[in-house]
Amino acid sequence: MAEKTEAPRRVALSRDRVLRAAVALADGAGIESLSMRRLSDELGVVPMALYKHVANKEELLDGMLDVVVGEIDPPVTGIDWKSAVRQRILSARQALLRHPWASRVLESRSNPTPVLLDYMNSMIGIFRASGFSVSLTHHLMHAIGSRLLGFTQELFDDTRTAEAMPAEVVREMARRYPYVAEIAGAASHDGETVVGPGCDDQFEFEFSLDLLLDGIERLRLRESTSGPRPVER
Amino acid sequence: MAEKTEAPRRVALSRDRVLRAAVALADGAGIESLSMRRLSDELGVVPMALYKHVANKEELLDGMLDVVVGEIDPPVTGIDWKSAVRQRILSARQALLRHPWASRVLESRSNPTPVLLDYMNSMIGIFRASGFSVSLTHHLMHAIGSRLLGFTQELFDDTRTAEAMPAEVVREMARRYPYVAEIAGAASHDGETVVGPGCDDQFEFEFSLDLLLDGIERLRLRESTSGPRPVER
DNA sequence: ACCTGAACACCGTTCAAGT
DNA sequence: ACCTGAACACCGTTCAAGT
Repeated sequence: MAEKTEAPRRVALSRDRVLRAAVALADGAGIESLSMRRLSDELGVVPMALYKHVANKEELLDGMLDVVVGEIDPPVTGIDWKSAVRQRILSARQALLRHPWASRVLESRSNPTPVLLDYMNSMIGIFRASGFSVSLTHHLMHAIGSRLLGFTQELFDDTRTAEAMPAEVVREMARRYPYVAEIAGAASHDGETVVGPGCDDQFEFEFSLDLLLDGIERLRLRESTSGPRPVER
Repeated sequence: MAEKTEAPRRVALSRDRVLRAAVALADGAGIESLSMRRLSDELGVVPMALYKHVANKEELLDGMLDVVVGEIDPPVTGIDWKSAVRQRILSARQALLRHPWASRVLESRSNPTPVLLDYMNSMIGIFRASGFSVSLTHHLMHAIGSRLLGFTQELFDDTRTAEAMPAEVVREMARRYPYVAEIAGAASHDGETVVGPGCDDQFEFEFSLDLLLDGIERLRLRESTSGPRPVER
């Protein structure tokens, strides 16, 4: 008898294929569209089939993040710590930009996967190998925070805020929140309201990153020219 | 006839009462337990009754955040910008610590509420009133990022990671991720693995905040002693 | 032993029927 | 005009029945 022609002959499922399909689905349709049921549809299998390759949805999300972290370039060796850290973080940022859902999912995780631990470990290693003390390195890791993985938590998206708003609303906004409007690039003069272009995210990211790295460099110089700070713990 | 005694005589619902109950529920049972249905149960009303006070769940979450932001102290006036910013951010941190779900919910919001815009506006105002240029202030706001509201996105929680783990697992972790273990306070010597205390979050927060504020101060001094930087946009 | 359809215990929200 | 029970269109996951 003829087989069903709808799904002509499916390649056997595998954890890898499940994860790839999940990443593709989240990239294309958005993370809110990623459900076990929808994903199984996409793969032409019954929902329960997924549970042979991932224990539950949490593990699926962990696996998806591992795919993204896997796209980050390995650290360049033989250069100064600042360049090495900077380059790697900017590479991480590229990976995160390719998968806009990843930063939000990352934030929702409770325990790091081995892949993420490897990434953190090699990042910390750059500092330690350059002579940073354990405790200073610890503090730095907290200070760099989510930037380590190439993203910053923006409190709100100021790039496209004003675009879709009627001029009247923009004017009212500028009146109630003059400083916000100024920063957002909405210059108000002669009663006329002009909405400037959204800001350059890449520039802002590098500005902030360099502000931190410069501060860190200063701390390292201080640490290496004097004893440990009294504040050490 | 006797009334039902289960819910003796409910106070009329109001937006305020709905929001307070939602905050209390999220505080007590966790944000994952907050559903429209569960919340209506808690208030002794039918789920649909909530929809007269909030348009949908998104608006409920926005309202809950407004409650939290409302707990942040107003800015202290008459002191230098650095102290003013520092104090306000530390006050925001206290509010966020009282409502552990708030930072995560905040990150999921797409558009800021008027209450949040007011907060941002007054924060920006501190910088502008102290002579920071519009563009430098813009960059700073990006650099301070989520710290403005008193939290940092921790990539993973290193305070309680090692506590619940069997000694064997800790030892294996220390072998595979030596730098991470070092930072996490797990010192390995003589084959013995000792797990140190979790780090002091308040110290780490202030360390990072001061690293940024010191960097910002240096930028301001540079800005005020020379013309605008070539990199301005 | 393996696979999976149906079911369970939930969601947020719509809507028509009831008062 | 107001209110709300039932329904809709979903979830993630369990489990027992089928092969």
